Amino acid sequence: MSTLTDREVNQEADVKDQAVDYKKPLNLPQTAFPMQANLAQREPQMLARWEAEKLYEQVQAASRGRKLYWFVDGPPYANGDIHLGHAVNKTLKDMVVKAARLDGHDAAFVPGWDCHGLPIELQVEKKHGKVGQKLDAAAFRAKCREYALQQIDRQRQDFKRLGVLADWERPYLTMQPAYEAEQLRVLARIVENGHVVRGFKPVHWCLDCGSSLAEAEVEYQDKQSPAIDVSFAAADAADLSRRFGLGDAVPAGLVIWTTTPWTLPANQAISAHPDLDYVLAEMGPWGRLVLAEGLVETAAQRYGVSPNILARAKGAALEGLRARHPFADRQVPVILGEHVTLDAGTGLVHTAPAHGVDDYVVGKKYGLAVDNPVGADGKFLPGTPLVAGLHVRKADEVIIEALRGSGALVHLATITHSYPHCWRHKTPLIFRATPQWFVSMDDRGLRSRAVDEIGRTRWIPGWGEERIREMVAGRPDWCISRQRYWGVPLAVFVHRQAQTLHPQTPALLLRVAERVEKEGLEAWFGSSVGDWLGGEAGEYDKCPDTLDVWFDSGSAHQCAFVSTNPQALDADGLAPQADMYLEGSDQHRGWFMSSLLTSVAMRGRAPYKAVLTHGFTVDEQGRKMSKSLGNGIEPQQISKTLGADVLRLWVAASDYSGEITLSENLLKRIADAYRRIRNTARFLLSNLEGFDPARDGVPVDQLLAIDRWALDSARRLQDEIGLAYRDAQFHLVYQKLHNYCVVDLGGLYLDVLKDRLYTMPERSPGRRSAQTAMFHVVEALVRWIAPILSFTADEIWRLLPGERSGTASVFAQTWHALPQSKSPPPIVDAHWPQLLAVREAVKKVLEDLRVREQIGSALDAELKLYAEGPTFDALAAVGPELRFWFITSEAAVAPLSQRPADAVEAVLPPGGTVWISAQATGAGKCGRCWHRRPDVGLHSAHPLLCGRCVENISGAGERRLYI
RNA sequence: GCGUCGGUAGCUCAGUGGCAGAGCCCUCGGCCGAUAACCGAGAGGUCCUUGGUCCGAUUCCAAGUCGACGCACCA
Repeated sequence: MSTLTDREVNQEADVKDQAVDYKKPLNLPQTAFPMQANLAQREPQMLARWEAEKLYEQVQAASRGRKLYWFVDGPPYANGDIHLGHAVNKTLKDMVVKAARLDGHDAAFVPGWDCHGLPIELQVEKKHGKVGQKLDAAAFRAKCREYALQQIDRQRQDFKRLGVLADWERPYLTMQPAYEAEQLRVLARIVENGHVVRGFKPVHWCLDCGSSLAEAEVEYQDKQSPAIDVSFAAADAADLSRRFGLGDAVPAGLVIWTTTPWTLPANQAISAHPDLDYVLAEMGPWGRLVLAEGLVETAAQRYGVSPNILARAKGAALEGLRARHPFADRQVPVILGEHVTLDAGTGLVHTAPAHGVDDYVVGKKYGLAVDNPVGADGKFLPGTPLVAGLHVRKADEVIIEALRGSGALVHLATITHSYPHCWRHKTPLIFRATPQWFVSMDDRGLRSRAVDEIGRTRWIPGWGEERIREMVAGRPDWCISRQRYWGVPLAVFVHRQAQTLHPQTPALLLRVAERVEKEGLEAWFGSSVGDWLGGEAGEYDKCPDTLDVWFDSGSAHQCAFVSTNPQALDADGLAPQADMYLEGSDQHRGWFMSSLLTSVAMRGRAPYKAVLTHGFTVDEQGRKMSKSLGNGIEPQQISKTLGADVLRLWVAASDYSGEITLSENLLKRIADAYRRIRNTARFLLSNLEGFDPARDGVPVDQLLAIDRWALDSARRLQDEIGLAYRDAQFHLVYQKLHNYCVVDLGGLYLDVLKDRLYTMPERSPGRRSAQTAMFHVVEALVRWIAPILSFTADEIWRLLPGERSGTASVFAQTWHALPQSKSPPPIVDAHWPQLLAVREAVKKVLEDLRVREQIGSALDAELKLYAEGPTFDALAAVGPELRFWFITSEAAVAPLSQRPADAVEAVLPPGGTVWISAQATGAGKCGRCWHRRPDVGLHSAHPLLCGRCVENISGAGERRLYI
């Protein structure tokens, strides 16, 4: 027989002890808080409860009187179910608002919906037909309203399910009469401030919408277009030659290049750059052509000829030269413009003021006609040469053929370039000059004022500032009129002859607002000019347009506040500046800009103090989530399986400043992290069963050293978490929180605490000390997680011990005041880094013993530590309680001089060195606390217990000071 | 084409002009009084690439590259 190893001996002893049940007198954890979260099932129940107890109202009532935090919810468009992007956005907002409450603010969350506009019209058209077919405009609008309401209900359900705590029963809707009316009042202020002007200029026009589009509704996509070089014959060959310094008068053509042949009917001029050099060149079969010198070579290559340059002239010298339009019966002048470049083409630019902004601008300078031959239906007007009655999309072909026939077509190619498209229809837009109403960027200094305000706003991340500043600096006037039905009317009267606004427009708008607020939009649409203007009616027309929907949502800073908080307006009837706007980064040119412009135009100030943006969701390969790729993960699906809290934790854990990655894999990881946090809370709760903080709480000065240390580190963490929340850096909150649960609590504090909690008498100061600290930790922790893990926080909150008012929700709380002692700690703060470092070193040595099968549990081991200096001092300070720190059965420290040769040396990161001697102990195992102690068996009444347990069971109880 | 931001372990993210960090994941082990839990150990990195400044660069600078986004082009 071989001798038994220490371990085998120990195991035999274990078997004997199992005969007696020592669990009873132990204080084992107990709680109603389940380990299994079952979020998918339980969250809906909790939601029902929140709704029944009117949680939002409760929280707001509890916050009343605190400093106001005014958050403006960017309204999602009321069409379609919410997708992951919506979920991320709304959840981030919820976290911001909840965190603001923790900081002691009265933070309202009034959700909003954007209800007017084309997409809803299109849906209704699909179902009920176009206006004028089966139903009139008023009935059409009623259907739109109905449709929007249905969509809102669906979206609202999904948002609620995410645990977003908001005033869901009283949202702001841009189609509420109160909102619509206030929007008209906003318009009145903007008109009053002189920003609204009429213009007849090219705007983005969608042939499918039959309407102008805002900048934000335009997206650029690649498109194939015919690229043609067209020769315009010089009307006076002698004049041309003279300008090039030549004597003869040979026919010549001026070559332009364009990718939109259909705009040629509107051609009014050829633009040249005044400072560029132009040449008159012999170009093979094409004869003499004029084009920019810098492009002669590439053009000649394109035409397959070798050029023979005859003469040169500056662009400026060509001004006023006349050329014959290739198919219309008119001559057009050469004009000068800075917009001409050598990037492509010929350096001579076909100029159609009705179809291009540059063209319009330069044309204005030369007094060219803004002659728009394209009707609202996309067909050329009668009388247009060559293409009258033809649709724009079919015109290219006809025109090219005609050019070819007349010999004006020098070259034809197909190019792929990026081209503006309608973001709804995904079809190519055209530029079309129509009479429209604009918010002028410069007439009254709106642009410069807006740029100033950008500088006064906090942009998170910071690069957003540069982005929006450039956009505002470069954007054209804002076209606010739309030729649609479903929208807030541009409720103004226009003078028939002068085409100017009625001089009383602001006052009239207020009157319209009054009526709209009471009777709805039909009060305007159903009215006649005479109803408003009486005797003047004959001189004015009612503007039939609606307002750009971006004007609707852009007015939310005022309208949302008014429709929910009318009593809190200032003396001028103005809403306070919002503390934050929070949307996806695409809104720089969308809502952030439209809000800025309306706010500055009406009151000279930005609508927000801070603007936070987040990126878009992508899959594991970094591809944008989209329906067409089929790589999307629906938030509804996640709620139904893993639970909304897991989704929320994912949102929190992601650094949203860039793209936000989601995959099944990732969710699994997050679910693991969730469980870890949940179990940590569970352990805390389960050891607080029966603990009444008022009765059992230990004053902070009397807490054991490690408990005071635990409170100190919790406070440090709380400071960090508070900072991270204030910066909306939720991913840092998550990391710190998770790390804390894993490392500080699970890996150290709670592990060490078990002995004291389980084995000391239930009401002993030592156990109560631990519970006091744990109580404060969980009180703090439940608040830390509340903005993120809202369901779980509420669940914990309801199980926390101690008296708390039955109505006060965790969401109405501010940070927990972690008690701080004024008396010096039992172990000086400087000792902890040493103790922690030694503990790490000891773990490695114990693992070594474990691998060699000397021990299993750390309680099978005994330690002897050798050190000097601060390391020795730290260890000696804990003295006889060291074994509880290391969770070994015995641990002692001795001066370095006594160190045996076989002790393991460990250099400590904070400085100092410790030598560790560890071995399996031969002592018997106490049946109760499982420590192996030489005094097990010495007590006749309790032969299986160690002295400490005997003391704890039948004596006064052991005393602990440190661990 | 221009601009902005970013590239650190398989993943999510910290961090720093001076030996590269955490957690998760993974592997191995322990415990069996947090048990569909808990504890420990280990493996895992050219800190995107190339130059430059510096005693020393993952960090600062420049160029490049990849990715995201924005702007422009769109005549």
